[in-house]
Amino acid sequence: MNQYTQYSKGCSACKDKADIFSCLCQTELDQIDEKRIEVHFKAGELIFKQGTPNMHFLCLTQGKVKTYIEGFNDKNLILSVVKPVEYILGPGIYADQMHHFSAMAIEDSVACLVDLVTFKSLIRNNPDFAEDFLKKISLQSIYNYELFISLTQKQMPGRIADVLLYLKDKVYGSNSFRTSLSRQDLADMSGMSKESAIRILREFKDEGIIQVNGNDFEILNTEHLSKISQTG
Amino acid sequence: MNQYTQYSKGCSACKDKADIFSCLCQTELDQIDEKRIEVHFKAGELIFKQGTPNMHFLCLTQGKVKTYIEGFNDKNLILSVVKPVEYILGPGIYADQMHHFSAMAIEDSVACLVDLVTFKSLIRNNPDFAEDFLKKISLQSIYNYELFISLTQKQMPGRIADVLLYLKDKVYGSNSFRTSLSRQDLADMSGMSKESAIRILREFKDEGIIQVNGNDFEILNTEHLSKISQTG
DNA sequence: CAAAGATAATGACATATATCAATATATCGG
DNA sequence: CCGATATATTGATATATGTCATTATCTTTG
Repeated sequence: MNQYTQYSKGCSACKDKADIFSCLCQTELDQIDEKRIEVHFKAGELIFKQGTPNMHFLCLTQGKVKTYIEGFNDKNLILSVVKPVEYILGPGIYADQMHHFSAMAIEDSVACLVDLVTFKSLIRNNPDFAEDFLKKISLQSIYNYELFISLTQKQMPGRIADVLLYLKDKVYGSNSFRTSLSRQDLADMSGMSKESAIRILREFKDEGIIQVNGNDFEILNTEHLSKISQTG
Repeated sequence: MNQYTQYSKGCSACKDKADIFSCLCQTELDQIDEKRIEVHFKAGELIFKQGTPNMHFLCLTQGKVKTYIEGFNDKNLILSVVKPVEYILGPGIYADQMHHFSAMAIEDSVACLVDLVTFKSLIRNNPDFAEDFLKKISLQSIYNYELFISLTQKQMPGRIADVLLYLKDKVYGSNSFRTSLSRQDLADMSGMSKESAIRILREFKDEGIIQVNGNDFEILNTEHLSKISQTG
């Protein structure tokens, strides 16, 4: 078993691990498999950049990736942290064929690229797959609304609480985790300066809500954290 | 000609005015027409409310509607101001069948409701319509990203500039307009208190960038406004 | 038309948050 | 293993923005 093991298995292996391809029959999976390009990224490497043409549909099979909007004054807003097996899709696919956010590997990662012509033809020819796709982007859209409220109506403790709960529930699936996200990344997820993010984390630590040691996090009191998220 | 004139014309009339139905053939249009319920709303009336079941696809044929997320402490975040002929669709349609934002008429308005079964069957059976729909929600998603940056990375003058440019370009299509949005609404569009919104508007007026008189607005210096939007 | 209620405008003040500067700690290449 | 470089932490200070109180203006209605 080496890092290329995944390579030989192809799309069928991913189908078993994720529901995103569950609507596709074997012929359709083979069709993707044929066009598929597998790429390895090292931690810190840019996968695609905001403002460049969006020519491929991208599926993450190993590692972790952050997606972020590059805003003003070199400030970024992290939209999501993607884990395997999920696809990373932007709205450009059906609009202007451009990337509207950037994606960067935060761990060593493997992604499969499939050209959009193949992807779009699957959408056109398989209504189940189309509906599944619509559901996926709808869920993402719903999450974006929550993000809107968190970022615009909550104060810093509420925003940091939301970030911690997101990491626990959506990314690492555990109360304790070691993250490869920097403090700057946590700040970019909560729309504040890194100094402020650090201060809030320390407060949470002092209050016994979390345990932090470098990049090791443990959420000790989820209810309290949820309450902070609620009260803003 | 009275307010009900629109009624008798049906969907074909809307097809001429808007591109949203351009992919549908006459049979399909008739199919919608048959299921269509036309409803009149007075200014200030709630069209649908966040947290209630989303059972219909909604198309605005007259008037203006604001869509907004109801957040914490009775604070709202206005997502869009919709004008005819556009549809108002939420991500709930393909996710949990719930409304994730509210919609309220800000002028006397007319909307057509079509049950989701009919709508979804059109999506399934007409790939062109499905692609068109995907394009629509993609464009909305792209706009949401711009909103993210405006709300989280710009200071108040930049945010108010963005609101004014949005009203000019996307809602009223003119440098001068009379709006039915209150100052509170403008504040809810830019994520600030109404007092702050009022103050910034006065500053813009004093600097000769805009002319304001009650609800009558005129943008005198679009370049300056764009520059304020850019510099944050 | 007048009274009542809503909306708008303005000023004084409080505070959440960013910025800047200094120090500490971790990470990495040779 | 060590110096160099990046990242994290902390404190002092500045500032953008919200809140509260007051007055003005508009709108509605009997």
